Amino acid sequence: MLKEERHQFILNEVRIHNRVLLTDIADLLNVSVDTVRRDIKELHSAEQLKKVHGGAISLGFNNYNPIGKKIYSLEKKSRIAEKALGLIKEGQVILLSGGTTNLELARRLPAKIKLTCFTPSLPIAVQLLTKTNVEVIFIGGRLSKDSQITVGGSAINMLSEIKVDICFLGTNSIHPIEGLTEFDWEIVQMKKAMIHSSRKVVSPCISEKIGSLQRYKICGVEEVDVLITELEPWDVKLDVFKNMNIQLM
Amino acid sequence: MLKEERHQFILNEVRIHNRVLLTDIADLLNVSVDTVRRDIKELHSAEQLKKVHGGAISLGFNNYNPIGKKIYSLEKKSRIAEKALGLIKEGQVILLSGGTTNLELARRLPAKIKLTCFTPSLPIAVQLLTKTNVEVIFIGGRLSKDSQITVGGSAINMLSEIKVDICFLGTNSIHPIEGLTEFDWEIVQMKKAMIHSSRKVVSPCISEKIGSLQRYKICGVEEVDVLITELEPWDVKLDVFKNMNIQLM
DNA sequence: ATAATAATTGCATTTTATTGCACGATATGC
DNA sequence: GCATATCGTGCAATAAAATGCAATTATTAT
Repeated sequence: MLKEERHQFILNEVRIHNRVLLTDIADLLNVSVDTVRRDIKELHSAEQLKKVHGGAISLGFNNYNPIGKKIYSLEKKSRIAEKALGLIKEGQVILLSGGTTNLELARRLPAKIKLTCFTPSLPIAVQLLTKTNVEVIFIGGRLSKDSQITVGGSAINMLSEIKVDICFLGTNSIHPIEGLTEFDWEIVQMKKAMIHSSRKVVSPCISEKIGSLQRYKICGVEEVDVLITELEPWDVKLDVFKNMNIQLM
Repeated sequence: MLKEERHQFILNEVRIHNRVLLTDIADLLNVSVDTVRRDIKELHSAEQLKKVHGGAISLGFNNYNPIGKKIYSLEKKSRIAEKALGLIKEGQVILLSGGTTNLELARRLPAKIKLTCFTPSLPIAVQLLTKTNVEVIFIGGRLSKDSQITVGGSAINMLSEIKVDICFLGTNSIHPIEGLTEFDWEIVQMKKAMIHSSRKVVSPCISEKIGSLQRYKICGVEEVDVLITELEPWDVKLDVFKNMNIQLM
């Protein structure tokens, strides 16, 4: 059995069960626990899951407590969130997609700021409950348990009825030629609808995700008005975007 | 069981009940109190909860409730939730309004049961994320920060498009003559819409609330099909309902 | 094709982490 | 103050992690 197959298998198990035990995987795949341990170690470094004593758990496992959600690459995401904050002005209407970077952004919103904020993300909505002057409007729909956002026709329908000033579009993969791509088809549909409902699209994106590709396309790079990364402006990774009509932060 | 799972479980309990007892957690998880104590110690250092003598409490929320009263009320609500569970059958479509009793109900749904569940309540949606076979459909709308449910035209509109088998209508006040009443006008509108979208209306209600009155009327007692309280069937408090067309549990 | 090199895997050993229990100290409720 | 419950600490048993090593399997170069 190929290592890659095992990795996929493990990730799949984690996706389904939110957790796996080393010994279970070793049994199921007929390999030693050491091998599985090494696999999980690698997937942990790749931030595909979280290694814990005895097994691994899904990164999005905090189904239980979105408020206390642990965030990976927190440093980078915090920097991005700080930058993104600068784009928000008192009284605006914004739209926050899901994702931990946007969760960080929500957490950092000044306590006194007056905003209207649409979101389909459960953790973000919970976070925003603490901001007394932010009017939160939740996009209804079927809850996707993986991503903890609502999806489906009802949600897209609700999105079609709004027009916001800025959309902060959490981004899994951004590629200079292929644009934004996503693993989950339903989320693709949601993100397309969000872009359509927004006057300005801002994409907060940690640098690891630049250049990567997923299965489905959301939109081209030209649809994004602002790209926020944790990098310094002169970083070579950003060169590919420099002659495009996109603002870099 | 993985340590991380215990931690999530404990945080979940804290999030829902605002407080937990070491001994309860130890019982529920079948581990020693020492282990739970250590878990809580770690979560305390991580500032995810506050460790107190005998257990732990939530960091941010309303800890103003006297501890003794809280658990008392919780026990009643748990009893009610247990009774309510009996009404739910595999494959049904249900609607859960907000409120802590319904949250208890959501928490107790069997892990394997297959259901479709509509709700406008943020805490309930979060809770239901853990039930893998429950399809959760969130009623979108403006989030009321007090009640943590969505309200307003958009939510009522979404409710108008559905018809569910059973609605569990968390009830603040039930009066034999005046019917169900509520303090908050927006919630009244939501509850009216929920009743309208349901074939059967079940009202879980702790006995303190029987006979009390609030500002606005939701509906008459005749609109409620089942009233669930923590009381025994022969309790005198229930007499007023006995010649009405309402099932008592 | 074949040899050299690198990667992968399983096993043995050592190190570390987790867990439950015992015991004395401390806090709580009456 | 007394009885009870909870806390903190140390300890031992167990489980899992890390490490080194040898055998096997892939990959590459010639």
